[in-house]
Amino acid sequence: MRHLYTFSLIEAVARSGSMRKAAEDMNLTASALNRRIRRFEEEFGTELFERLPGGVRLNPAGELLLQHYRLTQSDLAKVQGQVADLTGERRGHVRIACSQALLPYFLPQQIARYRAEHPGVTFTVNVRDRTQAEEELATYASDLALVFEPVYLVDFEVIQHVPQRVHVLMAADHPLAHKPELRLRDCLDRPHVAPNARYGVRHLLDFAARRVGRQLNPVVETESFELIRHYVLHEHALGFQIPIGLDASADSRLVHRPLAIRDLQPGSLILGQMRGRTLPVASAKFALQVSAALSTAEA
Amino acid sequence: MRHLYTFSLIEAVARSGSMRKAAEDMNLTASALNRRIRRFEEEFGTELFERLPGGVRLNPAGELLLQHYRLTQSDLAKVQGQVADLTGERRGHVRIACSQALLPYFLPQQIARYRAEHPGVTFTVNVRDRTQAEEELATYASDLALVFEPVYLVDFEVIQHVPQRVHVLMAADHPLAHKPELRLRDCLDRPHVAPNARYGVRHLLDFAARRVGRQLNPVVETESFELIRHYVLHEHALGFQIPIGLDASADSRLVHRPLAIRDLQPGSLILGQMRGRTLPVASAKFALQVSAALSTAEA
DNA sequence: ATATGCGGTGCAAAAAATGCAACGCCCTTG
DNA sequence: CAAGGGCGTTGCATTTTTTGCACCGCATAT
Repeated sequence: MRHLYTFSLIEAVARSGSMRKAAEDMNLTASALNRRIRRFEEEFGTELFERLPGGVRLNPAGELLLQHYRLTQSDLAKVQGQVADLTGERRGHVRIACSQALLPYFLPQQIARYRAEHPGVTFTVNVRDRTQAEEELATYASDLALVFEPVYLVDFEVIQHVPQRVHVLMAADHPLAHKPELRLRDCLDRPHVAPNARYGVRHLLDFAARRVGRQLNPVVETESFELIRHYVLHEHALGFQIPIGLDASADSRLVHRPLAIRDLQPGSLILGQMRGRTLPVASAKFALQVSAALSTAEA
Repeated sequence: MRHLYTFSLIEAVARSGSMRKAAEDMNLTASALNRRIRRFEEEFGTELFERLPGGVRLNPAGELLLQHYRLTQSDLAKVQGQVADLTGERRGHVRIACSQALLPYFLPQQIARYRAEHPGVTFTVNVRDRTQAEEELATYASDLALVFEPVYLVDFEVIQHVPQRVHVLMAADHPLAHKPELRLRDCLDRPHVAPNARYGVRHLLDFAARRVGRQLNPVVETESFELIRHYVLHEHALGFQIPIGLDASADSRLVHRPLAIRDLQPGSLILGQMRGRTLPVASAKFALQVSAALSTAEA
């Protein structure tokens, strides 16, 4: 939208910390960009940037204004969605921040199902840990967040939450594979692979281990759930994952078993949005579908 | 703000129902305005107006967009307030929709008191009945509403409410002036002056009268509370008003006595804002002050 | 029919935004 | 300590956008 062009320039400058860099990113001259911003500052009544040697940085007024821009942008998207809705086109774009566990099965399936009914709706899916996901919502960079064990709940409005037990992942021929559920101590005694501390699964595991005076000693620590899934096939190690990220039928060489509830309480997989925000139609409808799907997918 | 210029034009066209009239109002040519709007519609993807012979009218998409404009505008004002606040200027503008009863004493006093501390803050006060006041909030035309017995409470968030008994107003030498409180039947039996049905006081009176199988028969019905106050001095009639609109010391020829509670329950004087909205600093602070003042002004 | 009002368009003039080159500044680097 | 490179900023000519004016087609009112 043309009338927000100046704002987008301001955002670009804020992002790159330099007018010249931002100018290049936005395909115009530094001088043009500079003057747009100076003119806006004059009209607005305050400078938006601290000019330091070597670049610029947003000052508090600039931060505030950028926040306004994001609200405006998001509200405009909402209106466009509503308009498309009443023209019968049902266009729209849904932006989701989610945990890795949702990537292999759940989200692709949900998105495909939604798009089958509404081909005009497109999606952006970003992988964010539980801290970042909430920032995304607060800056209107995402409409929805689907995360496991979120950290701060300010500005975060829960749409739906489902308990998820932590499952242990192993090769089908692993010695523990025949047990219907596993004890935490069995896992800690054996080589295991774990996500790093930014992830909810790890957080729950650390907490549970500490409670029994033990601690995790992963042979491999990673931020990639995919790596975990594949690694356990090589070393006969144990991995950890929530069931929504697993599919029994996917790979017959891989099995997963829940951890005993008395060792580790189920965590919460939470679908949420920015508190108080009215979502664009497409996002709201998709949230409804996901919410329904989640409620029938407890584990 | 320049980047909202097109929106302001759209609003002007919507208001006047004609491009040519709007063009004149906004001091440009009909052609220029027309093209601005056509270009915006193209960029936005939908027409905003129904073109009828004899003029134009907003279509639903236009309504939606205008709503976005108002939100944007109001949020920008909020940001400007915050910025002014952190530059130490403490500027701002507060827009209030209120009942007539607040005009003579309460609001002037509150505004003066606030401005004594914050001379940079200016005010707009509009008199609106209880229905209109809520519309004002919904369209962001006002920040605060201070009304007696509001009708619909959707989109209306109550900040503070104080019970207000209905008082009877009469000349000091009126036969009933010596009683500490009056009965409704005494009033109905004598000539009385009342506000029309749009006002909360009248609504309460009608309700109370119907409950005892009677009805009001005002010798003068008016929308002006001021007229009522002055009229009772001339005919020895009875008027009705809530105490916040009265001041014992103001005019010694005038006295007021409460109606018996068993005849008429106190109504609610309510300070409210648009549900979910974050007010500009000045408005929020003023609301706080008014809220405190109200809570010590029950009757 | 004729006249009047409406929204919309072609075209030239006016206004605004842009690119280019250069300036002054500060920090880094030889 | 001087040179160099990066930064934001400014003057000026150029390009792009916006505006005003005259005019069109059209529907209603007279």
